Amino acid sequence: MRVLNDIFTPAELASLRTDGPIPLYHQLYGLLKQRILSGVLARDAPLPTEAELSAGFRISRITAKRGMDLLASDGLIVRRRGRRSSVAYHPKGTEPDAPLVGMLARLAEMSRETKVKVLNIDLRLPPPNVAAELGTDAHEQVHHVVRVRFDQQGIPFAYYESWTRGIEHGFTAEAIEQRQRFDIMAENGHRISHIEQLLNAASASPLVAELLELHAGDPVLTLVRQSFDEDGLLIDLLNCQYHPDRFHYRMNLSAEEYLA
Amino acid sequence: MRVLNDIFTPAELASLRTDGPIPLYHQLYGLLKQRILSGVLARDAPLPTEAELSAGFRISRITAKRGMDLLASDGLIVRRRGRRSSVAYHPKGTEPDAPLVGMLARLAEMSRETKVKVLNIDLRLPPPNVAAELGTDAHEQVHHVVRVRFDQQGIPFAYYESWTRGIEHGFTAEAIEQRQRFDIMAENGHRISHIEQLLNAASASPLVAELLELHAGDPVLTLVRQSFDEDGLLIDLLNCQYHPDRFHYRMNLSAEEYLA
DNA sequence: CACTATTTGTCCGTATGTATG
DNA sequence: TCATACATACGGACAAATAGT
Repeated sequence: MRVLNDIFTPAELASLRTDGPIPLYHQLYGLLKQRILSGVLARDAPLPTEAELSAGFRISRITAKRGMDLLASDGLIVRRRGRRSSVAYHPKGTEPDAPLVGMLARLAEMSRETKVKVLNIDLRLPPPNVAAELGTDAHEQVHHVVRVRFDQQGIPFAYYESWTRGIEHGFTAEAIEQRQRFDIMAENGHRISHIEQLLNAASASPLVAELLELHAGDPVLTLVRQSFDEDGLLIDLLNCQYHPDRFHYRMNLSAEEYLA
Repeated sequence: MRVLNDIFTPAELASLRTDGPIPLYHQLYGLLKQRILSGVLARDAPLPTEAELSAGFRISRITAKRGMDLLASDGLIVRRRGRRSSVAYHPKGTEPDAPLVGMLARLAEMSRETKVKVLNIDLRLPPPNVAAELGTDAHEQVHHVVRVRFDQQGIPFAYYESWTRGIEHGFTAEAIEQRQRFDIMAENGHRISHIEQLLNAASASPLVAELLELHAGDPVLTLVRQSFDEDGLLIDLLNCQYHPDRFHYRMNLSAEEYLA
C-alpha cells in the first residue's frame, strides 16, 4: 500500500460516502482524475493496484476496478494484466486567460482569438431578481442571450447568460457572434462607462456541464458582470461560467496601483 | 405548465441525463436549489407541481417528487397536499469581499476586520514545482505557512498556504496572526513592488473542506499570488482557497481604465 | 353544505444500476 | 461469474388535504 499512501492522505482514504448521490466508483474516479489532470501524478507514474485501492478506501475490488476502467476509457491511464497501471496523460501547458486590469483592452483581442455560438436568444420578461437589479418594471421585456465561447481549436471553455435592456435594434444571433455586444449597446444609445464584476466558484449544472464537457457538480469559475451606462443605469447583467482547466483570470498589480 | 416554462429554458428541460453518475432526482434537486439560493425564485414564489416537472423534464412523478422532497428536507421549500409547493428560503445579504483593484489598499482593512489562525509554520525544502517557481536551488529551505482566515463572527472563509524565501527573522506564528506579511518581508529587505494573481475554481480537498466547513469535492474559489520584490525576484508564493458562499472577489472598472 | 378539480402522500410491481462477498 | 441486497426509476392506482364553485 506504499503507492496509495504516497497519493492520498488518511482523510481522503476515508472520504468516500455512500449516503450522497454519487456512486463510489465515480468518487474514486474523480479523486484519481484530479491527481492526473493537475499533474501530481505525472506521465508513467505508477498507480495503486485494485487490491490497494480496495483495502485503502475500504471498497470492494469490483468497485475499485470500475473506477480504474473509467480512467482507462478516458485514455488517462494504461492498464495491462499482471502490471501495475500507470498514467498515460501529460497535462497541457497554458490555458487562455483574461487579464483583469486593462481587461477590456484585451476583450477585443479575445473575441478575435475565440468564437461565440449563440444557443438561445429571445426578448422576455426577466425573473424577479434580475428585474429588480435592472430596475425594469413588472411587464418590461429585455433581451436574454445564452451562448458558449470556444477557443481556436473549437474547444468550449465559457458559458454566458446575459440580460440586456434598452436595445431597439441590432441584437441578433449573427451580430452577437461577430461583434462585441458593447458596440451594439453603444449604437442603441448606451455607452458603457462603468463595470462591476464579482468572481466566485460554483458547481456546474447539468446543462453547463454538458456544454463545457464537464460533469454536473464539477467546480466552475463564475463571473457576474454589471455594465452601467453614462447615466449610471444598469444596462447589462452578464453571468459567466468558465471551465477551470481551460480558463483563468489573471491580474497584475504594481506598487503604484495598489498603494495608491 | 406555465410556471415551469417561466423557470426553465427548453434546453434545461432537456438537460437531465441518465448516462452520467448523478441520479435524475438529484439533478432536478440541483437545478431547483440553484434557482432558490440565487434568488431567481424568491420567497413564497410558486413552484412547478410534480405533474408539471414530470411532463416538462420527461421523468416520472415519483422522481420529480424525490427531488422536491430533498428541497423540503433542506427547508428550502414548503409542501402541502392540494397546494402548489412554494419557496421557503430567502437568500442572505452580502458576503465579505476583496476588491481586486485598489486591492492592497483594502487588505489592511481586511486584516483588521478578520482574524487569522496559523495551523502550521516551518522552514522546509519546498516541493519541486514550488522550488522551480521560486528559483531556489535544490537544498535551500523556505518558510512554509498554512493558515485559515475567519470573519468577525469567527466563521472560517479562507485557507492559505504560502512559501516565502529570503526571510531571516520575524516570521513567527504570532507575528503572522497580528501583522501583515508584507511588512515582515519589507523588514527583511524585500519590498514587494509587483504582484501577479491567477483566479480559478477547484474542488475542495478533504482537509480544506473540513477547515472551511464544506464537503470534499465542493467548489472553492482559488487564488495563486506571486509577489515580486524591486529586483524582480519572486519572494512569496501564496495559494488561497475561498468558501464560495462566504467570500468573493469584486472589481470595479471605469471607462478610463479599461479603454486605456 | 356538497361537489369537483388540483395537488401531494402512499403503496404496488417491475426493471435496471450499484455494491458487496 | 454468481448470488444477494439495496438504490434508482418507471407506470399505475388510490387516499388525503386544499381551494374554488
